[in-house]
Amino acid sequence: MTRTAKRPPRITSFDVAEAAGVSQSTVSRALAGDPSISEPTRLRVAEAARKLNYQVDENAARLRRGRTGTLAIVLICRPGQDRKDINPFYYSLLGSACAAASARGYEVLVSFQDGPDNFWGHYQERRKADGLIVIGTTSNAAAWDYFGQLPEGTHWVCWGAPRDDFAWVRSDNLSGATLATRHMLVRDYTRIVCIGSLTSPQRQFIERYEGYAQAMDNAGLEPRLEHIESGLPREEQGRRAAARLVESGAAFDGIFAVCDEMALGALKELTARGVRVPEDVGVVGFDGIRAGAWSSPPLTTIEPDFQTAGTLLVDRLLAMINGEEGSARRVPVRLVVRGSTRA
Amino acid sequence: MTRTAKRPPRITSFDVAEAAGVSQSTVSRALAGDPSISEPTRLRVAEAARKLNYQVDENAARLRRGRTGTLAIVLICRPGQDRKDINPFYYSLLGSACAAASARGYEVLVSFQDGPDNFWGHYQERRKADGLIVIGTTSNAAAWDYFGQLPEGTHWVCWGAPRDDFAWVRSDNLSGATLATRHMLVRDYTRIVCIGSLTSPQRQFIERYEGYAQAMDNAGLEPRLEHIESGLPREEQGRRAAARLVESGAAFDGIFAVCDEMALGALKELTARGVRVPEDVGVVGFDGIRAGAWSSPPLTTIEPDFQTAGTLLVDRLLAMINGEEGSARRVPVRLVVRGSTRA
DNA sequence: TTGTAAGCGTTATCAG
DNA sequence: CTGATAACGCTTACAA
Repeated sequence: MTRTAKRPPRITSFDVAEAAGVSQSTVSRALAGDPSISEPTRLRVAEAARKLNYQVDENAARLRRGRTGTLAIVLICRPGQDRKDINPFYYSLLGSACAAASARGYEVLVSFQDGPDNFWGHYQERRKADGLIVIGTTSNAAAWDYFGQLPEGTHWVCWGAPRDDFAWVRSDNLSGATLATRHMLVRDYTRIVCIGSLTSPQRQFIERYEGYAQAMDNAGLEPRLEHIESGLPREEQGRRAAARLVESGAAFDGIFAVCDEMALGALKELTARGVRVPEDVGVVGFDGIRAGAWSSPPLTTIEPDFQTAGTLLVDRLLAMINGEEGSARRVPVRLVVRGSTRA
Repeated sequence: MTRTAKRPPRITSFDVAEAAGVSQSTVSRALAGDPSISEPTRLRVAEAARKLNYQVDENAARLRRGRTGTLAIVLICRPGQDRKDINPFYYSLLGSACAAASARGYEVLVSFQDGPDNFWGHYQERRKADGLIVIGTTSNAAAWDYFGQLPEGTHWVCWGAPRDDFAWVRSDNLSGATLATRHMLVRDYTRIVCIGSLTSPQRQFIERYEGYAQAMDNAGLEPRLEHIESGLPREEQGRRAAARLVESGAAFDGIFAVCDEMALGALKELTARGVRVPEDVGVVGFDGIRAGAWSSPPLTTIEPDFQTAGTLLVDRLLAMINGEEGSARRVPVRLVVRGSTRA
């Protein structure tokens, strides 16, 4: 029997006012912590509210205030992608951004978007949120185009966009890649190849290659790029690049892959071909995904500080909402040494 | 200079009414698809709305309607746990539930909660959401107590609770465990041990042990449980259980672990001790976490259908909200054969 | 088929 | 320090 559940009679600030023997507006002020309310009154109101189990209706409050106290987070996926196959990196980012928003007193609205019938960014116009954090795969060009064309006045920041003219936050890729490369150099790997791309829409990949190249230059060594084939899963790109590297017969003893999934693919391929890691070849990735801890050998990698990442995204957005200047947009990274480079 | 951004003048349904030459209520009805509105009028209104770039203010609408069209999802973490260390299983569940809610036309509010200063479930009283999905670690007893004590009338469903008297949805653990065990039996593993627990608050673990035990019984074999030590990370529990198993000297050729992280720990320990997987010993886990695909060898496992999981959670909650009977609460599972069992 | 008007439950302004 | 009173922008009886 489908019957609309009868709505329980709602307790309003009026009820609390009556119970506390004050006016309704006093209740509102007392509960909001308005300093003009005297301590005894505040206590009386608080007590009455507690007794009646009163809670403010946020919709009414937001309607009146004009602000929502809510941020929206949109996670862009590959079209048709199952939610379980989303790169855990983005989930970590999502979690950290949620935490940061909560810490700032904001509620968070989350949505996963992957195609034109899904794209939706009018959170502000509908008064659902005060601003928007867009994170996710660079590869979904249509999604980034969509968000780039939102009406002027839309407050939004992003992570992962293929363009630089949005308000972005990203890892300190240059330092990270340099760190990774130096780590290998110090461990006596000298013929280090970078698996990556200079033509990918992923700005990050380019920045990481540059960090690698700088570190090599500084050591008086020749940087070398093994280009990935586009349109394949990251793992497969890494695997094939490693295969080509081995087959080319060129001497190499180190691989710096511009992301962990490529590094894991390369690792598998090397092992399958009898190349010993870390003895014959060292491998370092970038991103710090969890799966790297489970590979064999576990993957040495560069990991961004996720907590800072979430905080920067949220703070940058809030600054934009309040018409202030945004500050830092680079997330610090650290080297996580595991088994794929020798001690 | 921190200046409150001047709010742009809002376009209301009144403006649209004026532009279309109709009354405000007609605009509301036309845009809401009320069948009593004539086609020409609807078109005129739609056109005016489009031109003015009008979007309804959801707060006003919700205030009037009394419903929010929003569901809250709370992800319970271990106290102090970094968001990047959350079991990806829960992230997958979160993603799937979000997708299901969207498909039903609901917006989703997400929050991560891990301790008493964080716990908050009064979404309905504050009119922030119509109901609540609580998912996450069984181990945070305080959290489950908190949600169990929410006021009557709170609509909520959960995944992971240590108790059976909540409205829950979970994997078909019995079938899954049976499936896993049969898979090993068919591959000529006969001395199969279960790594798990009968005393853990995790109901799931008990159900999985039972599925395993039934399959063994049916094959005329003796089930055997290697009990995990409580209070340790799952991986460590698996590792130690495997170590004890080897050291005990008892003959065994198969391990069914009640979750993937234990299975991965066991896998590492076996390999480290020179036990060959899958030749000497087969290993099967449960949950289908991504990292299982990267271990060496990759882990054979039982994976729940995440999409169905999300749908069941959402549908059960919506049924509760509408005062209907809930239906299915068991999520079907499938066997994913990878390298940790022989062909 | 459309218009009129009454709220929904707050917060903010303005007196006192 | 506190109390009236007007919005906030929509949906939905009730009338026409």
